[in-house]
Amino acid sequence: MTATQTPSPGTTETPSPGETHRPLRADARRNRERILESARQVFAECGADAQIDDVARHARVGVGTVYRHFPTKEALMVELVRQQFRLFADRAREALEELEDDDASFTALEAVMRRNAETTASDAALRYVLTAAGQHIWDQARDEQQDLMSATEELLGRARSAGKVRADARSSDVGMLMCGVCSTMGRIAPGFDWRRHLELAIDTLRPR
Amino acid sequence: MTATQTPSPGTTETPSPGETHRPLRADARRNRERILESARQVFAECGADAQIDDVARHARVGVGTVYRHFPTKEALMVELVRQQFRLFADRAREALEELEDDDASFTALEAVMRRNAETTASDAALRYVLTAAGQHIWDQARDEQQDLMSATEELLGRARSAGKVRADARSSDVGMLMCGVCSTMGRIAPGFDWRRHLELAIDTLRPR
Amino acid sequence: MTATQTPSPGTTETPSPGETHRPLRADARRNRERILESARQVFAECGADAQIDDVARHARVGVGTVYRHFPTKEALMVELVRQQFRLFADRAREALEELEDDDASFTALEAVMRRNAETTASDAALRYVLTAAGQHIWDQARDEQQDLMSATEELLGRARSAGKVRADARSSDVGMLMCGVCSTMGRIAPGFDWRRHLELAIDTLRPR
Amino acid sequence: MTATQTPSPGTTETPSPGETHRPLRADARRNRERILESARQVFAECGADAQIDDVARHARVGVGTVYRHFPTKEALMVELVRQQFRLFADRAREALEELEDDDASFTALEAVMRRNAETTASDAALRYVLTAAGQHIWDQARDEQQDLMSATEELLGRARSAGKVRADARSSDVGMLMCGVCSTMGRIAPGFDWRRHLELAIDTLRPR
DNA sequence: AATGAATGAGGTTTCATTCAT
DNA sequence: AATGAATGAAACCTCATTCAT
Repeated sequence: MTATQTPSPGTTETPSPGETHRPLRADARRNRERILESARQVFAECGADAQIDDVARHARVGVGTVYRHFPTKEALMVELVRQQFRLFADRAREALEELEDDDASFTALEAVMRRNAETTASDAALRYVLTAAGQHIWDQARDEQQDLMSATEELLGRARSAGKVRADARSSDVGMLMCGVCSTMGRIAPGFDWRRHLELAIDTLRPR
Repeated sequence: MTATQTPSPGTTETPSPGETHRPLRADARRNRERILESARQVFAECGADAQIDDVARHARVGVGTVYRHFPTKEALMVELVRQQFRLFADRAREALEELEDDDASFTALEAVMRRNAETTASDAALRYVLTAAGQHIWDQARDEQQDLMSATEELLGRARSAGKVRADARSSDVGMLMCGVCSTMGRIAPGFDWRRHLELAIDTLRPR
Repeated sequence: MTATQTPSPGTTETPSPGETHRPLRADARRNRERILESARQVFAECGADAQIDDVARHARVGVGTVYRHFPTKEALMVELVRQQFRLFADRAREALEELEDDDASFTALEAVMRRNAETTASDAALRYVLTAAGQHIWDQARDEQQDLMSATEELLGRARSAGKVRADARSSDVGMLMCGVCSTMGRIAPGFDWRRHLELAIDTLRPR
Repeated sequence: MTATQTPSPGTTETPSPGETHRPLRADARRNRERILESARQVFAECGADAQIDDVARHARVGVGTVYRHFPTKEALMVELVRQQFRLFADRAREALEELEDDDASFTALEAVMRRNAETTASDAALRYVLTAAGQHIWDQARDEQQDLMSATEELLGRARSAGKVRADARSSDVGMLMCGVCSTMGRIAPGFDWRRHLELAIDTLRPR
């Protein structure tokens, strides 16, 4: 289930290949989308204790339909995480494609980080899965993570060779730092401000 | 449905002077400690969805006893977190007292950060609260947070005047960074390593 | 914590036209009936402290099903009361329809009172809710009460104009007297006999 | 436990004789009174589901003390009811003693009924017992009931021989009617008014 | 393929009663 | 004799999942 498959990045709709998936009927696919979208909203509102029934109701679909598409509540959350990682990977690759000059690579990385942070900030569901979701959920999104990592690594490599990041920076550092930033997003405490946290994180990556 | 009850035992160490707390009977106090300790262990094992029954069993106490001391599961977690914050604040103050020379202040801060991180790494309950799902609980430990913050601020001030930290460093930065580090503690992902994350965080605070 | 749910199935017979009640699926309706019937029996046996679990078991239904139909134990009891008031109102109206002559009106009222008393006597659950159930349960059956009252009032009006009842008799008197009679039904004490009490009550209504 | 003992009417303080009761120590007796009084008040406020803890708190006594005096919650309620019945019997006998002329006997009965009704109206505990749910408790106050009945019978006999009540009136009728009146005391419903109910009941006893 | 009713294990909490202090 | 902390069975209710329609 891990290494063999080409992770077909960015194709949100195409469900993880490798298994025989006769393409979904048009309405089924539409339902799938609706469910995912609803899940995102409902989790955003209710956090962990969102109920499948709520998701179903929000998607105007019976619970059974949700379960037809996602055998488990967890599976649904996993898919949410995967989608997000795919999106982030896409952004990284996009940045890479548009990158004309290694000197701009760090700026590009920064931009991606900022954009991803904004996305996360406005999506409580995402924040929830990134910070609170159990490890087992992360584990099931390993492929997407790796894809994201390697896209990031590439960007980082370019920056490194241009001397724009600290020499020991790794893509996993970017991941950890971003996780950290996201973890302070909901927090209300005097002085807490995730945008500042983000700037600190970006700063951390800079060469000394 | 009836009336007030459970006089909210409050903090063990500092018996919050606002309310009349006749000191707990010796055995009650012992039980309270046992419950708290058990809670910490059980939550560490099972995460947030540990059950009160398990806590009670682990403490060799009836469920009712747990509820006599903590009217709610949440209340129990809140107390756990408060204790932890108090511990952290104590450490900061301790460091402050032992500090002989402003030049050592950053080293002292570092040491405190490392120690706190280790503590958190082995306390899943605390980690949970630092999570999106734990928002609610975090909010109820405001006083302890502020206390921690101000202790940190003092330490930071000393370091700042000795030029050992970046000039714009604030205690809330330390808080955010530490939250960030802790948020990666549970994560198993290629390259993820909270100790490295911690070093990055400490680095971030250094003057450039 | 989440959102609305359980669309409050409402009255079985008269699907209270205010809300959109798509009629229950055949099996659901059957279950609903079964639950209500079981509740009646279980409450009859155990009085107030009948447990929902028992009702469910008696109806050969999962607890969840009971709660799907009645969001609360109280709601279940309320429905029981409502049903009964509806039955009584129906009887009053029936009597009214069959009434050919105002002179027979008091006899008709008497008959209804006797019939209702017999019904209550043989239904401990009903007795329980009529006498012991908290006011808030009664409150939620206000509509049915009023309906019953007005049906009674009509019957009483006819009797009044025929001079067959005391001039100051009101339908609420009938209600109070009947409640009184029912309250002595379970009582075991020398000389206590609800049928005699009922005769006294009927007598009370007679013109002097 | 039933017939042998002379029910020592009116002596509220002296606990049911027949068993060896070394007289309570002065403070114990005081406590007993306080508990009983508190129970009355607490039950009045919270109905049957008042908690022993509340009673204890109200009496400024530990729960243990309550249990020392009354082995069971039920036992406490039973005693409450007994006291009440004793009080009612006392009133009847008092009326009897003060009665100078048989012609005044019905007026005296009326007065007793009114007074008892008022008392009951402000005693939810007693009312609870008159309810289907209180059957159990009622049964344990048989002796006091009988005493009350016979006192009532005497009063009624005088009235009967003076032709002031309906010829077939029995003391159990008075009991049933009073139970009936009391059963409407808690009820709030349009037109319900126990004082009117009481007048109807008194009327019922009048000769036609 | 979709629906939503049914399921029931399992969770939190309450409270009459016991028992150590 | 008094206290109130401890007990734990049992109550109510939830919600992920299954299954008949």
